[in-house]
Amino acid sequence: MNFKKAKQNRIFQDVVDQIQVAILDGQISAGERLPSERELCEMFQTSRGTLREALRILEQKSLIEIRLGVNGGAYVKDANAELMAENLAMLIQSQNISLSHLAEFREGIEGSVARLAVQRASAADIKKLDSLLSEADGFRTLGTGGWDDFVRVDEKIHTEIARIAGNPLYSFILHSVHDNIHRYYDKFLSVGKEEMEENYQDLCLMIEAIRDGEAELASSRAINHVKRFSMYMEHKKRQTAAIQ
Amino acid sequence: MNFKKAKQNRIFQDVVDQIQVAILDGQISAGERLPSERELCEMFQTSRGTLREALRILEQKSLIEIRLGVNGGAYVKDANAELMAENLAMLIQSQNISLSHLAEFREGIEGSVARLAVQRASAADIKKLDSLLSEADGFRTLGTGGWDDFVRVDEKIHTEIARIAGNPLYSFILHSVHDNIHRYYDKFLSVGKEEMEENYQDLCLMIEAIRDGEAELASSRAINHVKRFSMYMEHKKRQTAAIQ
DNA sequence: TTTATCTTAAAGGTCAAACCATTATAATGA
DNA sequence: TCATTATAATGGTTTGACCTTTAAGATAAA
Repeated sequence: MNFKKAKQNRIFQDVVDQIQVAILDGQISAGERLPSERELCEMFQTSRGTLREALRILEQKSLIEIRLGVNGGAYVKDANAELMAENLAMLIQSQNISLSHLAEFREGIEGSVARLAVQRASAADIKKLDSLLSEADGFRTLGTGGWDDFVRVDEKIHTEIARIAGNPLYSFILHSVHDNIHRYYDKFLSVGKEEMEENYQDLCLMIEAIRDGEAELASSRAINHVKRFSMYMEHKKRQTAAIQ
Repeated sequence: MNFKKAKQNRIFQDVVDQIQVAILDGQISAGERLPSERELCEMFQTSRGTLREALRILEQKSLIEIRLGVNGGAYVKDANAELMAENLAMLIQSQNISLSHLAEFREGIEGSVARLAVQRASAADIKKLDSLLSEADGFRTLGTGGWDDFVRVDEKIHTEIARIAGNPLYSFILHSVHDNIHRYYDKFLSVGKEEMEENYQDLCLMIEAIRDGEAELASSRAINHVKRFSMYMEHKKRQTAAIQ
């Protein structure tokens, strides 16, 4: 048994439940608009204040998005990934989770993802990775000025590998982790040509292992790649701390 | 740059932010109570309706818990794990993530956790695992009647290994995954003496590998253990589906 | 004295009716 | 035709009242 405390009757909670079911069941699709607050009040036979409390909860759950003005109102959302990232962020803040914990976690995830991607990569998938790789190559040759773009493609490659792995859970979690690393640690990151070169070599080796169907090799190379990235950040972080 | 859309001024959002900062910064500790709604209204110079919208958001974020009656009010919470589980649940529902996806993800996590646990297990940790193992042994000999208890200890062992791994992120995520597996798939689960026996052997092998410091072996044994568990569930699920 | 019941007041939950702020669309004018 | 202005729909906020729940103190009975 794993019962939860039976909650008191709160009208707004009932409203939340009804709307949430409608959304998750697909009775209302993403992009569609709920009736206006005044109309919903009539439908649920409740006051506007109560209804608005319900809307706040649904908004916080990222199930709806409120827009202002004419044609404004509650629009049903589709992407639930940002919610995950938001929660992870709060967890990190409140539990004092360090950069090294986050990086270590990322290593584990990316290692697993690479292993799965090897098992499931099609010829088209490999082709896509190659094209991203050559894109990265282009930015690499630009020197330090291409760093931002290089990082963007780097992340795209990781995202793509997660997609190839074929398990949406990994995609979501990885997205959240990336999002949080950027949110809190981007400020530390800005490295030289040499590091970018190393990074690029890592990517090549990783994709090569995927192409060759070497699951364990791909996994360990992915982990090394992430490790190197984390090392840069730790290094920069220490430098920054030393200056202050 | 990764700026987000500058939000319109919504008073309740500002209230949320202020209170959230106070909580996450530790200015208010878990268990403590915020002032009453009427008092907060005065402090923030806002109406009660607006303030309540803010409280709904904080409640949804699991940062506070509202109690009724005298001495009621907004109490600061500590556990942020349940929130993670809640979100994962919504993700699973809305994105139609299958049991096999969930199981596969769990394999990856538990595999990584086992590897880390090997690196960081102290003598005391091993002792704790042994004691849990013998507890499981006790329930195993009870036959089918001990199944529920056995599963409980089984999960405790996994949780303990995650703790030993020393990265709170893994603990939280794993907790969320377990929670969701139970929430949606417990109904399928009820197996015989033979399966319990196999499961117990898995646990023994896994902990033995941790004791011996064999990281890769521990990892693969953890994965096998989870795989077997998932197999039972898939099997039962198919049986259940066939009957209907 | 101890126990059971009743009363009270603090605090959240709900309602109703205004009014303000924002914005897409339609009407108007150069 | 294009720029400006007016309009109305819709969310955001306020005020003040009343209902419901609940801990704790007051009262009465054993």
